[in-house]
Amino acid sequence: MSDDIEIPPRRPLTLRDVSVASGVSEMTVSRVLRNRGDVSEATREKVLSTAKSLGYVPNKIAGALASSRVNLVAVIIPSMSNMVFPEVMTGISEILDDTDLQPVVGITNYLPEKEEKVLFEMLSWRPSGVILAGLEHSEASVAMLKAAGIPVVEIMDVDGEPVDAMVGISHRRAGREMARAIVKAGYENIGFLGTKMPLDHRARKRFEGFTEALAKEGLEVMDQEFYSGGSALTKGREMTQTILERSPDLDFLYYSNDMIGAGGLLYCLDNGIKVPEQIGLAGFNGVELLDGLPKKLATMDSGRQEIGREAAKIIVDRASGAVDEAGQRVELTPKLQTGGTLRRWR
Amino acid sequence: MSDDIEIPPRRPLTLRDVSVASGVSEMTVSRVLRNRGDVSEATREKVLSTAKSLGYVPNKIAGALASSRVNLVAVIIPSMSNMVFPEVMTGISEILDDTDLQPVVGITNYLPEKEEKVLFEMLSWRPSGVILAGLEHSEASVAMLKAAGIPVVEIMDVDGEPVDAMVGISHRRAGREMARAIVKAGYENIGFLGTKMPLDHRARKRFEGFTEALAKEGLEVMDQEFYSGGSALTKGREMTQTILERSPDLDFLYYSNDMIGAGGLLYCLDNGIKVPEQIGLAGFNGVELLDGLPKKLATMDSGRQEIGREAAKIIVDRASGAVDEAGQRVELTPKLQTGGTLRRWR
DNA sequence: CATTCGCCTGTTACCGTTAACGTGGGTCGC
DNA sequence: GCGACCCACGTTAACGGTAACAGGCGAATG
Repeated sequence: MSDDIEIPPRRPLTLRDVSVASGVSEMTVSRVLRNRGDVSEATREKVLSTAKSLGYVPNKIAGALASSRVNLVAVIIPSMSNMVFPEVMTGISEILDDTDLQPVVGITNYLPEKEEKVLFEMLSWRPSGVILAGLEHSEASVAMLKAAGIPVVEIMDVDGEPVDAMVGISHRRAGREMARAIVKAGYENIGFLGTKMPLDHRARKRFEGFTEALAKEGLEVMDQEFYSGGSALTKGREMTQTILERSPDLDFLYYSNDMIGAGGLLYCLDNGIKVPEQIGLAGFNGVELLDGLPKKLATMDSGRQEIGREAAKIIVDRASGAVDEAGQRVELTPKLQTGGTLRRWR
Repeated sequence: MSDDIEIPPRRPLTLRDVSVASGVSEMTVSRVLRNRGDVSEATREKVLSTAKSLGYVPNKIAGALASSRVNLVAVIIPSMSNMVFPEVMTGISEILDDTDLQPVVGITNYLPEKEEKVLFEMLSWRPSGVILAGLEHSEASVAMLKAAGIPVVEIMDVDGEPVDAMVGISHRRAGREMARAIVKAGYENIGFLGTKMPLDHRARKRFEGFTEALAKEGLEVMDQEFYSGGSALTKGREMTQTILERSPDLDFLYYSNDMIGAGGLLYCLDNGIKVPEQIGLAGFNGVELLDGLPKKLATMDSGRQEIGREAAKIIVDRASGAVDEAGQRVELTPKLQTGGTLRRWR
């Protein structure tokens, strides 16, 4: 059947179409649609209504080229399945929603080469700013960021030197504080369970801070166990079983994230291991998702939404021209949540 | 200190800069960088090396305007915290990674007006295709989609009429099948727990299919409980407690998603309720995240990654021009997973 | 009443890249 | 030795908007 009534325009509509249909110049249409400059109420309404009835959708590509203004903020993160990053995104969106800026997400899978590729791709759209996770990037990535001439905010971590601005927590400090809390609670035989990823710099820094603080107390990590891939909850169970069978003396398990920690918690409960008396547990991140487990896991809130908000604010301020100087630094304080898996005192 | 050695170019580099630096025309540089047309090996290398040393990043905005080709695929989904959608994204990325297409995500928060806004925003970048969740959209949205003249794939659901192509499962059927499985297992006093969202059409359709199939067996839903917001695990616990206190006779609870189902499971286990003997439980989605709970929740796998993959394939085929016709329809079959919370036979 | 001013609208010149076509010089065939 | 042809590269004109400037016109001013 080729007798459709509406002939869908082969060529998408342009300003010209709207201008012809409403009897004014393209420039005036442009002004109306962007709410810029003076236009009489009469023509404004006329233009608006014809634009709407035509179903005109402006071409941002042309607009961006002409004005060299792009309302996009590149957000580059390692993964979307970690829950941490969706929460960061929430914080970012919260701030950007009140502006005309828009986040565009790129995923690196924790791979520096992928990061470089994604960054290149993003920068080629000439965004108004970049938010990216972590402080360690390939040389080429750093060069691109510097050359881009736009605000760059590195997030999550503050243990290092940023290209421009940074917002995050000190993971070394988070590790240290957790170690102190554990020691203070009287645990002595401490095991560590984490990801195998050598490229997870933040987990590494936490671990470094952790061992450092333990060392100050004359303690050290007695056993370790690593994993990669798979369902984190299941992995947590399995690793916990493995490490406890190998080192039955352990009285505390420090997990590099809450998901595997929760798996460990479930394992202990299933096997009649008393938490936190017999064995204490702690994770990292403070993901809300896990509220509702039989016991609340001790953890350290990394303030993900807050990080997202602060980073977005910096971009907004700089992109709007309200703030001129670069290199903002915001360090948030990770908050210890004792939960129910860390005993209060010995 | 203002004696930096490199003077960061105030104006970002253009093809012209590269062309001047390498002594060929802009056109030749363009050809080299896009691997298009004939260029001698010698000049190719020369151009490539100067482009690299200059740190040139092409301007896709100008490129897209000139070629009217944009390698972006708009993906519009309700939320990122539902786990379902990150998994769909994974499927999409898997396919697009092998092409030069790139996904760009927009979030609607289940709000039709927001969807309309996001869609408008996305279309103004003239993407090569659109993937969006659900079959119900505002009139204006549908109009925009039709007028855009690009492939559109509506995903998740097949109970309705798509604008163009669609990929998903029948939620009515999923509800019916779950109802039959429950009845077959001998449960009779069935409760339903779900979200309050009137705009979650897919949950609604599942519920409709569910009650319809129950009705055929002469049964009906005895009690219902709804929630909104908050940590799903916790909500699942609370709702389960509430509904069981109100209707102690219930012997089966059907949850509209796995997260609240898991909360319910944990509640039952904590309170010595025998699952699946005393009370049976089932959720929906089959999220891997929850493997590792004390018992595996009965659920129905909605094949999220598969949906993402199929949708992306349609876009790729159409955008590449390999396939010409529109209106593809792919219905996937939800797979029942009995888990450990649905007894096998009475 | 002429002048000035402000409001509204139009004109012109790009923005940085690519499509389409043009061209010089070398190779080949006869 | 000359036309045909191809390869490698250059030239020109868009692509669809916006910035910046240039009026026209009516009202206010002196």
